[in-house]
Amino acid sequence: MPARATSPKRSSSAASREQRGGEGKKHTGTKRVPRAIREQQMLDAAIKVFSEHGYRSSSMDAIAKQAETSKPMLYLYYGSKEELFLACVTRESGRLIDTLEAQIAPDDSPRMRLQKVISSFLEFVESNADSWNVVYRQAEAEPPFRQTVTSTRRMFIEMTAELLKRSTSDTYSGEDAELIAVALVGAGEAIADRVANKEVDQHAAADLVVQLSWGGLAGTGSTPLPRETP
Amino acid sequence: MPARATSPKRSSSAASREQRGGEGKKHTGTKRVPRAIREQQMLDAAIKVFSEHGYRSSSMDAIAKQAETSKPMLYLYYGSKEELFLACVTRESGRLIDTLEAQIAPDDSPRMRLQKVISSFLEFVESNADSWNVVYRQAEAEPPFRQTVTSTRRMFIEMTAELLKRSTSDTYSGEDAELIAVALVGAGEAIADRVANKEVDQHAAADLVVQLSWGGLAGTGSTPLPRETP
DNA sequence: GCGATATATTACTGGCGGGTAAGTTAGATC
DNA sequence: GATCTAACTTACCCGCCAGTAATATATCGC
Repeated sequence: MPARATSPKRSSSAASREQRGGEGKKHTGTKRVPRAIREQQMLDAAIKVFSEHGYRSSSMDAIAKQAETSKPMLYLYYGSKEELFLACVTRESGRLIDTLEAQIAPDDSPRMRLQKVISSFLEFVESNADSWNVVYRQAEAEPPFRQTVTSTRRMFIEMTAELLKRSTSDTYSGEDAELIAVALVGAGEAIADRVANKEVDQHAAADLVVQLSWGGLAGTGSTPLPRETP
Repeated sequence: MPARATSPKRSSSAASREQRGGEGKKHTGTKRVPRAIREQQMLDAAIKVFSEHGYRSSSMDAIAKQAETSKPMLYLYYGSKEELFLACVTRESGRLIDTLEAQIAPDDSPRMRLQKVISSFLEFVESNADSWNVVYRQAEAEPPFRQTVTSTRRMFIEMTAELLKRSTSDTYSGEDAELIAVALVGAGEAIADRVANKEVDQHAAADLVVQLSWGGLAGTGSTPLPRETP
């Protein structure tokens, strides 16, 4: 019963070549692809599948198939499912951060920075909806990766808070700035979700978020609208 | 090999009672609990386990154990893992909505409504962190339930947008109101995450969100702070 | 007391899917 | 064109877990 050594073992060329003679495009041997390239294909595939089915519901077989390769290759290059997922998160959040950093010039005004960051962020999300979904929404729900998301987000919040403090000097305490930053980043993420789903136009959304943030900041201390209307 | 009928089959009282004689609290027979109560215990347990490990990583055995019952009972009452999860989401989002609705009085001013809704919302999240996590964060990442979360959120957004439109008459178009509502709800959810993790005080957070929303609304058209500071 | 029924349990199965062993071949290098 | 390695595959193993008999017994209505 132990099916030891049941492998085909036909004598190489002759027989198999005959069988495939008239089949057209089906290349004879396996297409070989250098590791560096295959690795990227694998990440692309993984992101797509993870985004569609979620981490736990995505099988390595499905990812391998999507990447047009086989499971053992996935394991050879990435070691485990968890590491593969982590590699996705790392690559994509790196790409996002690079994109954002490339936009801001050191002597931009705070408002200009805000504007640039927000619009390039939404642009990234629009054209990389799967990345966004995996890096943020999937990773967040999966306990092993929660920490990663949390700390990435914390970085964004820190950046935002810094921007707030610098632009409004001492309108509010540092603690308030932190909390407002949490809210702003949350608002941005919510908008991002809509943008990723193509439910709103990214440019309109960007404008609105900028205005809202700026107005929100301004309005925190004073209230230009009727306080009560009973 | 087929271990048919290996069940204990001891003759009821005598023998077993002797064995358990000196063991203290271990009740002899199985504690029976009426269905209505057991069902709630099961949901409580499920929410806790789901929140901790995520949907796919939570086993029905683990949930049964947490509920101090057995797997077949879970299946008897809820049919499948998916239905169990859905029951969690339904019960908890119902509880949340009830809580919010109970707060607002029909003749409250818009601002008062906003304030009440936000603070009772954050209060709910603070004392039901697991519910929040399951209903929103877990469900969102799991494709079969994504729709549910989306539509619940859409309802909140609709409510908020309505509030905006009514309170600010025609400061901006309906479409803008919708988008702003998306942002506000997102901000609220982000703050809620922090509150659920006990990283910020719910009352401080509530105050700030109210102020920020109100200020943000007010500031959308006019900008009371320096536009540029180069 | 005596069914009828609702509550309960133990022990199983069937398959899915992460991970791997063992073997194959394309193509670079000399 | 022999050799060596990196790219590749098939076929398997095994543990976990959703879901299910098969069976037991507490308790309610009478």
